[in-house]
Amino acid sequence: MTTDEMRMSRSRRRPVAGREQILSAARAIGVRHGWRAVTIRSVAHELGYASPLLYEHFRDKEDLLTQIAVEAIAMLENRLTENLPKDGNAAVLIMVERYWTFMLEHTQLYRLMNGMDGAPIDKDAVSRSAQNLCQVIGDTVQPLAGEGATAADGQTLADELWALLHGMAALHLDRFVPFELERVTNAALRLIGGARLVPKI
Amino acid sequence: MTTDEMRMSRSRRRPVAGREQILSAARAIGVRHGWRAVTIRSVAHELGYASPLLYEHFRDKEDLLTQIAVEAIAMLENRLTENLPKDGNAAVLIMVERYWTFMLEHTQLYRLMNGMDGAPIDKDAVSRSAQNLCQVIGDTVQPLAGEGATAADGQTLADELWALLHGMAALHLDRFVPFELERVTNAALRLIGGARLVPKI
DNA sequence: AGATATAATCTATCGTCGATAGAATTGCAA
DNA sequence: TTGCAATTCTATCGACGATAGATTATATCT
Repeated sequence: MTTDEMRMSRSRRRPVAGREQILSAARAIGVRHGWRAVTIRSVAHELGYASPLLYEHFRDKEDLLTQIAVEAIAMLENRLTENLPKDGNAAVLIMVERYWTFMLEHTQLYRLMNGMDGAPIDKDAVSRSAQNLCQVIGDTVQPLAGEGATAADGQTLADELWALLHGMAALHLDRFVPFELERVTNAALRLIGGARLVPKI
Repeated sequence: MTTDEMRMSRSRRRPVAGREQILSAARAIGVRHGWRAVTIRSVAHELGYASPLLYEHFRDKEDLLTQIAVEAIAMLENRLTENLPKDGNAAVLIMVERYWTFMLEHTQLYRLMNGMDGAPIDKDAVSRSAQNLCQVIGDTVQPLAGEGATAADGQTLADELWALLHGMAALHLDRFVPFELERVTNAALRLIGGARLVPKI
């Protein structure tokens, strides 16, 4: 074999395995077949590599899945905040709707980032991202906390709104208690509106 | 034939000894070290048996864990309903407090029955038990739904209350957003009280 | 170009898991 | 006792996560 031939074959060699490819493959498998189906071997096989390759880019399986979860949270945060109107009332309504839609459209990602599957994830890392997300909700909800409300009050209300949204999502996904979007926004308004003890809408 | 019948009936009168032991051992390991630590082998070892014995009493690991989850739900249901006062307002407050206390005192069982761990469980079976539990909440909440409220209205409100409680519990356990009991009852009352303030669309 | 160092990837393997087959054991009945 | 059936075991399978060490490919330097 001549040198040129060797160079040709080498240059046609598949590209170097990258962290991003691995993440994409794992995410694709998880979204399609659930996170149980995401094994070191299945991801490597999807990419045409041997399994140990993944350990060049990720400490272990938990590291890989945690990265996917953190990116999903960032994605949700972007969805929630982009082009959000200034008006507090409208903003909250839109945010609730966007949260619910994200959950429906990215069910598996939602389950992963909320630890609703068996997938091993670093709860501390995910929690940091999630708290950051919650602060965004807090900023939006803040104006509705009342007249002399502090930032802490806004955050308090945001925590509870977040809890309600996640609770309804969890029941919707796990328990076959189907909630319509309208019921979700309705309940959210009731929870928030009750804070001022003033009827809303 | 007579022999077979006798043996059948005798074995039915004394069904396979050990099912209860297995459940207890598995539950004990799960409560102490998390459901990840509950393996067919660890349970069998705790009992001093060989692993395959467990398959005489349970179809598979999921069957075993599902049974524990269903019993946990029944336990919660008993806690919620025993000696509940007739007065609707007081009953709801007590129920919320009992729910929260159960979650704090039986964290691992709560996580298992809500699928918050990797533990493989039969979601359909658990869901049936959970819906039954939710109906109990519905009966209690019913009087608070309003003047001309139907049973469906009570159930609707119960679903949302349930969602709020579980959402706050999930955030409390997973996300390091600590909620005090007072905040939980407070939010619950706001959600329910708002039902009479916000007109339904 | 050839030699060499570094990076990239592979093969082989370990220990653990859930699960099953089939053998060994026990206990009761005729 | 003999024999059947319930009970429990040993041995094993395939899949998993993970690691060690060999192997190959690329870059660098003469």
